[in-house]
Amino acid sequence: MIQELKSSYGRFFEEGLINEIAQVGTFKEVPAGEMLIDIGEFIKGMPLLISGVIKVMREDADGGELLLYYLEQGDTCSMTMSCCMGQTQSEIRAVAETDAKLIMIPVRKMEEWIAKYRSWRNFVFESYNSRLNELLQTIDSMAFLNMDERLINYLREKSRVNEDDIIHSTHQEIAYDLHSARVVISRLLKKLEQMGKIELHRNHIKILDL
Amino acid sequence: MIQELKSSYGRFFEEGLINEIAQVGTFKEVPAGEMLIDIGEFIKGMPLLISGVIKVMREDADGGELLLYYLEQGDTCSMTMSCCMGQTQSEIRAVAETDAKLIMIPVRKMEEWIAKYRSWRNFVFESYNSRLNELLQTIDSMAFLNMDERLINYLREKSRVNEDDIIHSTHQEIAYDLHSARVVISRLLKKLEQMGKIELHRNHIKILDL
DNA sequence: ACATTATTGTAACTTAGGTCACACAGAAAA
DNA sequence: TTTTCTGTGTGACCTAAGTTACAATAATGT
Repeated sequence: MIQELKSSYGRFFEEGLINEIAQVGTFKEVPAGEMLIDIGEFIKGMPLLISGVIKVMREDADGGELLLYYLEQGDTCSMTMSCCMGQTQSEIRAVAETDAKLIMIPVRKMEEWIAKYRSWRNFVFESYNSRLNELLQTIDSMAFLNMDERLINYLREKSRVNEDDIIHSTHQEIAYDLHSARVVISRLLKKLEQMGKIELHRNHIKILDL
Repeated sequence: MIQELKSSYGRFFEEGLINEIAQVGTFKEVPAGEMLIDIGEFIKGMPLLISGVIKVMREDADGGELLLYYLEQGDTCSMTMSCCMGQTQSEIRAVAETDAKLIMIPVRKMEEWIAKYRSWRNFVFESYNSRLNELLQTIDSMAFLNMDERLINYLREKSRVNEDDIIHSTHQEIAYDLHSARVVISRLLKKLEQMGKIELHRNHIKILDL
């Protein structure tokens, strides 16, 4: 575990902290598609993402979904942090977008380390900061962009985090993530194809020039 | 300043911290309507709100606005915090909704206190937590609600923070906050009036039963 | 008082996006 | 092969909300 920690977090954390993490953290591997936490559940610990991508979503009362952002290597879930400290339930759902490896930190330690390690403190704040900014981006795109632009951003972002210019999703799945309807997404995708920006296939979309 | 600090923050902070705040903090009074910080500006310090209400907004490239949330007594601006630490620019605009009193804390102290005072640490985290949840609420209402429901929530919230069942706004101002058009807001307000939920007047709206 | 400006009401129209219905194609199963 | 599913394409239609235009009214300034 130590070497994986070092390669992902070595540039942030000092030796002592890395060792502490290795001692109290538990290593976890999750396959793509597995849910890490659901809305309303209580939080077990704080996750440090070693590899893979986690998709963070919001759901409304009627089952409508919306993708908030992706967590990548080096990220942690601030929502989890705030929930931990407040002893409240999760406001979000987290699902493994790809196979992922992560280290779970007990809640107590995370608070202890804030007083003890400057690097941990910075990490936690930077993480909060990133998440706030990602939420702002989500708000921006919903408030200020049309669906076609949101779709383009979605495809770009999904391609980026998965390091793959082929999007392995059905139109229906994309529609869920953007909280839209399949027909709408199909329509807009077709338009993008006609513009030569993408290539449509069954179960996947090839990005040509976005 | 001490007694104002105590009445607003006494329940959170221990004596020592209150005294430190009183020493290094600078008291500031801002009249309703004044802008505290704009998007792109660098942050001077961290604000502790003593009284009044601050409106926090987002703007897009074309000048379109959107109300994110209100800050009330006992709140602070997490965005400011994250900006401070990262030395980056403000992502939001903050405007005094009512006359407001606040105490500005130098950036350095705020970091120092995180290691030193447990109560400060909790305060900072709770604040982050609140702001994250408020952003989630904003996202929810944009993703999952129609304009009429968003308008009702807006009127309720505005009435609540101002402790006044009369909303002193023009339709145009409401339209800006919700990132909509004046005509749309007028239309929906008229509908609410016909349902007996509000009473429309020039320059103000009386809430009857929302 | 009168002129000016800001605010609100309303009608007519456009558009993005959601809904419904159904055809069709490729993959998988029988 | 034939059947069954699942995913995609498309046309017709509906609705919320944005746009344009303009009248009517209330507040403000001179």
